[in-house]
Amino acid sequence: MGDAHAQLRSFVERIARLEDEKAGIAGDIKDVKNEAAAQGFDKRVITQMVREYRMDEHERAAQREHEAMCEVYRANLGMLGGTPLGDAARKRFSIVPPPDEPDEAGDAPAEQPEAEAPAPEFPPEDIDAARERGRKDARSGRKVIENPYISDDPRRAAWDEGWCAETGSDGMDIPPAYRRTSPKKPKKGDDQPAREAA
Amino acid sequence: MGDAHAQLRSFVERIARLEDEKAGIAGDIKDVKNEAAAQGFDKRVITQMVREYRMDEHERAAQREHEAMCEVYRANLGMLGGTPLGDAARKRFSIVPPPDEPDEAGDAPAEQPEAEAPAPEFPPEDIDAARERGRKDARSGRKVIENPYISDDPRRAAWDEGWCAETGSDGMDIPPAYRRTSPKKPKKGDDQPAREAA
Amino acid sequence: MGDAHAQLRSFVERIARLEDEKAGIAGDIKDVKNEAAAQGFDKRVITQMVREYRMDEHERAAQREHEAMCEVYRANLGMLGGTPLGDAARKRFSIVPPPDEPDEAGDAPAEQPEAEAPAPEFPPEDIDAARERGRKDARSGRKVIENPYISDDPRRAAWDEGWCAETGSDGMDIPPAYRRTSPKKPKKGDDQPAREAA
Amino acid sequence: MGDAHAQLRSFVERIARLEDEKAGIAGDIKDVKNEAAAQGFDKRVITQMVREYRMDEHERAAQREHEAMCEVYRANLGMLGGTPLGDAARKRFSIVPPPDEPDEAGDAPAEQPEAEAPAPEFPPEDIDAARERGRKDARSGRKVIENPYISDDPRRAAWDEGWCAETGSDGMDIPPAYRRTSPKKPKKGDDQPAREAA
DNA sequence: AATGCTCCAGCTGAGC
DNA sequence: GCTCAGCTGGAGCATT
Repeated sequence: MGDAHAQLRSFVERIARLEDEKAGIAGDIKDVKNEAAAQGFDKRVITQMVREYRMDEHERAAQREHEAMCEVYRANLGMLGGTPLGDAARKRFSIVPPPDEPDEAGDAPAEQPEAEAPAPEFPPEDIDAARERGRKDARSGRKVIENPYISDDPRRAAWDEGWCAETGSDGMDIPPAYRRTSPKKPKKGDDQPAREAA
Repeated sequence: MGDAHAQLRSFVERIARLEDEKAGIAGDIKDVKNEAAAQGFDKRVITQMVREYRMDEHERAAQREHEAMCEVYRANLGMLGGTPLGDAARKRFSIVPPPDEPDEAGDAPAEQPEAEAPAPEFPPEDIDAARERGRKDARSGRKVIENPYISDDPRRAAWDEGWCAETGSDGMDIPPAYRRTSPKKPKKGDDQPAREAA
Repeated sequence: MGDAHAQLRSFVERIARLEDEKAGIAGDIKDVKNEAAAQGFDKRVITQMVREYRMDEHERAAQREHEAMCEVYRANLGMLGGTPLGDAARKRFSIVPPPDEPDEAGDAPAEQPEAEAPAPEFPPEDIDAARERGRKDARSGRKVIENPYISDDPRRAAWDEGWCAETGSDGMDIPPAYRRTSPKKPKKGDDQPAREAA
Repeated sequence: MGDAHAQLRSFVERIARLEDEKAGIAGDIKDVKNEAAAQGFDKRVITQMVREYRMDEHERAAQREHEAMCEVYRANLGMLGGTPLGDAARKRFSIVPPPDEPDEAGDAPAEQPEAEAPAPEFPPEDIDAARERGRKDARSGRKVIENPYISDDPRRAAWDEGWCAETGSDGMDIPPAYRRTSPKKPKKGDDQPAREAA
């Protein structure tokens, strides 16, 4: 201290040095992504995976909730587009609208899901068994579309996990389903007017 | 032409005027979003809905594919987190790895889904019937978690659509499931060092 | 109210409509910029001019101050690069270092610039006369580099203004000095390692 | 290779690791900036200095040219705001509009500056002498506004450089001119309508 | 012409 | 309640 000049210079040089390092790492990241793309992976999906991989528990939960809300909204807007609702969205829909209104809940008090109830109908050992069965089924050549559990059954997800874990570890040497199929963009022509609001 | 000075001024003023208009509309958008938030809707989800609403067919398809690829990658990374695979991801997994290699595919020629086959097992009239049944079930008080169709059955999505269309049009006056439940963030404290990579 | 479904749809459609308008105006802006670029103007500079044009008085003042501070810092870092300091930076440098020195600096009352003093040594009529002289000199063919006033003389800026106003309004039909001279970028080759910090 | 699963996981983990490092460095940068701000420096100006510090020669030249063009445009739009033109802008204005048109240039062929001529009227030793004189003058207490050279004289910039280098190295312990003076923002009230374009 | 990168501004969330 | 900084999304720009 005592010399503002030297301080200023020091700050600028320290930051410049750090920025150089940051730029170097950014370049490395870009290189790795390009390498992955050269192997046939989708760069954009990789980026998304990294984002999710680095999320902590809270962020992950918030993300899940956000997606569930998107599905709910989408459903109410008629924008489902052939996709069935996910479990989380179903749960949200099942929330009793006003929990303080007794006049309508009287006829079915027992089956009100109360926001969290309906999911865990199976003990963990059943879940684990389903996961293990997924692995075994994968080894025996069963296809992923042949998941034996019906939707909304938590064992369905576990079977999927097991199946994927098993097939992933085999010697599948080139990713067939990892590539984008439609890299085309239809050249959004100028047939439509520049401003439809005119 | 002939007067660069006047031209320049004209260009700048025209653009400034347009920028003013744009800023005004941006303000209007913000106002509407705030209004929606005041009604209990989630601003971020609304934004997402608008984005999807404005997508054209190609963008929508690309988006669906992107999400399916995300699920595939997530599955292979063990990051499914209890969510079962969606239909699109299942289809992707079912693609035969090398469709041009006859020496290995010979043992199972009939059941190769060839990338697009397995989905439309039901004629459109069945789909429509499922949608109508969803509406009827909704009217009769059936809950959304009681969808009678199993997963991967396209009628399941249709039933969901019908159910949502019906319940949406009723007099549900306050959105219970539209709100975010956990607006908290646990204040990621400074107990961890600034750089764990050091 | 009473129908959350309809409300939601209304919000989304209103916002989508506004977004369409906004996108249309953004397209118009782009068109105008391209038109200007086709006339030989620099798109980036045009954008900057529009930004400044739309600034209100406060923003403009803040911007001027920011630039003056940049010059001061630059000077102290030896990064002037052959450019002399601007007036605002000179003023900043002239601020008396410790303003807490005993009761109002009685020992040197006349020459303390006190942050704002030194500029207006000339009455407004002189400034206007200089501006008018700039116009006249421009008409008589004098070049802009032949400004008769020395630096830091406020009449210098006024003469410049007059000169530019005059030459701008003549029939100069093509902008010669408006174009960028070096659109090249030397393709920062990969001779340097990816990370010099390694 | 041969195991797409392992490859994918490797890519994601490598990138996640690099992103962690990058985030750590970004945090460090933020810390240093906060430290500088706590010392009284302006964070935004520091950032700008770092940007310029890290520029290579080409970028620096492009930046200078951009600013000169901004001044030219500003002058032609009457947006000079009391600031005299800088040297680079003067040079640009002096470019002969069309050098291949002989009908108008015939009367004054000798004084055409040909875009680069007028600046270096002084040999380097004079420049150095001016710089040294700036240092000496600074030591003798001369103020920065008392630069003895007139504008557009390259020695003026050199004197400034010398003065700044000298004053910067003295024991000036607290920066008086480094701080922003007007951190206020006048709360752009809603007295004006949301859209003046209506 | 299409793609990817870089920059900027607007929005969101925290902090006083 | 307001200010501010971080950040994500979009637009411009350069390249192949």
